[in-house]
Amino acid sequence: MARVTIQDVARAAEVSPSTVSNFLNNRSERMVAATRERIERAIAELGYRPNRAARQLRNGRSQTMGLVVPSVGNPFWGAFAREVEVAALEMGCNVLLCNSERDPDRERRYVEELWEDGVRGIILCTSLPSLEHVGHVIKEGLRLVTFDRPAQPNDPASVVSISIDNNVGGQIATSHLLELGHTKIAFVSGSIRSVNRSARYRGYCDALEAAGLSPDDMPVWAGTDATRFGDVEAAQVGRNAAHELFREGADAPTAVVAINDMTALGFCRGLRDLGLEVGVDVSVIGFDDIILADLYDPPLTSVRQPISQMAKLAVAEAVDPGANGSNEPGRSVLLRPELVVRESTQSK
Amino acid sequence: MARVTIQDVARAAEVSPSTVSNFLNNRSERMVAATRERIERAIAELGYRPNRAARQLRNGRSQTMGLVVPSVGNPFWGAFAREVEVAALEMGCNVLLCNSERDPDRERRYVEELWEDGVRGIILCTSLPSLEHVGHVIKEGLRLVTFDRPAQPNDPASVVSISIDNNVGGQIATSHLLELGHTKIAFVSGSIRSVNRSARYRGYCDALEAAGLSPDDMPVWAGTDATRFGDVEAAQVGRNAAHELFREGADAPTAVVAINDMTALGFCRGLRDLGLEVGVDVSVIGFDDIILADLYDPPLTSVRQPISQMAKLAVAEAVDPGANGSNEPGRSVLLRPELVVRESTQSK
DNA sequence: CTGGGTTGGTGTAACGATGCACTGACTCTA
DNA sequence: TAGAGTCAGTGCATCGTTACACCAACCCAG
Repeated sequence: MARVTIQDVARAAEVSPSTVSNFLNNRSERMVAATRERIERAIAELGYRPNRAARQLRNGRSQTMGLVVPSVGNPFWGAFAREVEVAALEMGCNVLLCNSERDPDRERRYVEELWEDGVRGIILCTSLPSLEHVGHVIKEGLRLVTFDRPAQPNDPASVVSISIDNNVGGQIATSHLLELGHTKIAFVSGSIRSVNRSARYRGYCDALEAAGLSPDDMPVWAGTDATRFGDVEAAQVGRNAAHELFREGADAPTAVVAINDMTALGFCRGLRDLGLEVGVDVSVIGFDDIILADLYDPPLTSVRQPISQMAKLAVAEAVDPGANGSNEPGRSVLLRPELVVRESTQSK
Repeated sequence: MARVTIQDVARAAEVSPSTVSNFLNNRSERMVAATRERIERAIAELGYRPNRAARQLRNGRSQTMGLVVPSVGNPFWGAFAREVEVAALEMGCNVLLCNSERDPDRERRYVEELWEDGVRGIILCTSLPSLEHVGHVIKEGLRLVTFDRPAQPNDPASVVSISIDNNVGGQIATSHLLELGHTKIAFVSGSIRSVNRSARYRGYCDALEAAGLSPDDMPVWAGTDATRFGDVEAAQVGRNAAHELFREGADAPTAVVAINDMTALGFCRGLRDLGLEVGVDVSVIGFDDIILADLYDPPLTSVRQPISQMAKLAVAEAVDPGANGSNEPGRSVLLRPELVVRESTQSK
């Protein structure tokens, strides 16, 4: 390897290592221009790059942040991870990516490992109602940002949450279907009890009630506990749901709100299995507006999350809290989702 | 933070730090059982975890490996990244994930950074014909594994390549369409000159010629250099291609081989824009067999890559070369792709 | 009962960067 | 010109772990 160290630079520039270190750490006001130039030249000539391990050992923290998503195999999380990387790069930070598969134990292990690895902060994409599984790490000083999970009453005070307003999202989706004349609207999700699932469901109920309909009359499909599907298999949830809701003799809906686009696409696939036509026979709306929503046949109506903006916010909080202007901790940012109407929803 | 160090453990176990270190590094044969147990107990009681930065500073390398993909926003790469993580975890390794967006300069910067970060090895998903942009790092000792890019004549000797046989893949896809009776078969890809694009195209030509047809008579769409699309926008390439190939007066094909599934799905979308029906009016086949291929309407015929197996192989080479039995470097592994027939391809 | 070998450890100097406390040389001001 | 103050830069201990070189105690053959 023959690493170039700060000592080599110091020797080449005829100064002490301390001075080079001062230069590297933006304390160059404390030296004359000529010295600064000598150091700059030496660094360039030798191709010096600071050793991160040494820096981290000294400083305690590294220039890396952690990102824990359910699974990058799911296009929504893949797209989000990409946005996070872009934002982190702008702040001079690397991203360590982990897939939790929504397993609380894996979430905990990853968060612990990342913390021990000396990351600056962690964006945790979880939907667990409680954060107690990572509570001890937060107590030790970890900057945790939750994404896709609004703040909950029992959260540790320092946690920042970035999320869309899922309640509003649920309402937007449902209202759209109501406006198209649907009155039998199903709600389809996986079996995992998640914060945002609850909120979207509540929004769905609110919209129905506002229209004078009772949620109790609606078919709600929430998978079975026996078979837990991960995010990659979200589509399978939707497909199964379609088969169930439209089996013979069932009280079939004319429209469906799916918990996310993958589930929605799976539901569409399920409808097709049964010879039903999406949009014509049954309207389907999803969440997230993944890239495939627009590609699908028919293109899928969806509730869009502004992931680029959310990623920027989340990264800023994770690596440098307070950079957003306000530096009170424990903030919960709820962004407004946006309805994107395509052809999978049509008037009844 | 109040870190527990190896010194604390040593004190608690009434041994020297060296002995604890020996224990931690599997040199426990050199100590009596009672000592071993005291150390084990002390570690457990204090909740000691070794400091990675210090270890890395001492040893030079860390327990992390790098993965550079074009973009996790593309479902194929997302799925692959997930498989890599699973495989790495089994080997006790973390994964540092980067998106190159197929930009050679970003590839180089990431590889350099990862190397300086002390990763054990890197899986680089590139399709550039030459590896000279990262050649200097390889010379310094980096273990590089390329994925989705078979070995090229000028590659440094130590590089290992894991890939499917794209030539065979191109043949399989094309033969399938020929068997269905198609004789006007287009080839659609982006404009990026890549190794596997060439190989797939060659396979396509080979299959046509074997059937007595001339590739010169076929419409080949390779985007325009003016607009370079990344992997996320692969779908846009396909959509544009459909619009072009089926514009009025064009010599339209009855079947299409697309360079990958995202492009294929985009192509399907383009056909739909034009009022054409996938499978019925035009048969479409893609590559990769991403999860959405099966979900699409109609389900997409595709050439599957065994990504799970490939990920395992690649990780093994990156973190512990020679673990696969053979320890000669510079190997090129070509796996056989598999045709998955669905409804997007039908007889003419 | 000496001398060589084995067993079960320990002391210590790194790895590379950092930042506090310090100094020597100047420059003012009174 | 003494004394204080600034400027530009340096020395050194430190972060936690590792591995080499070393050592003390014991055993046994000759």
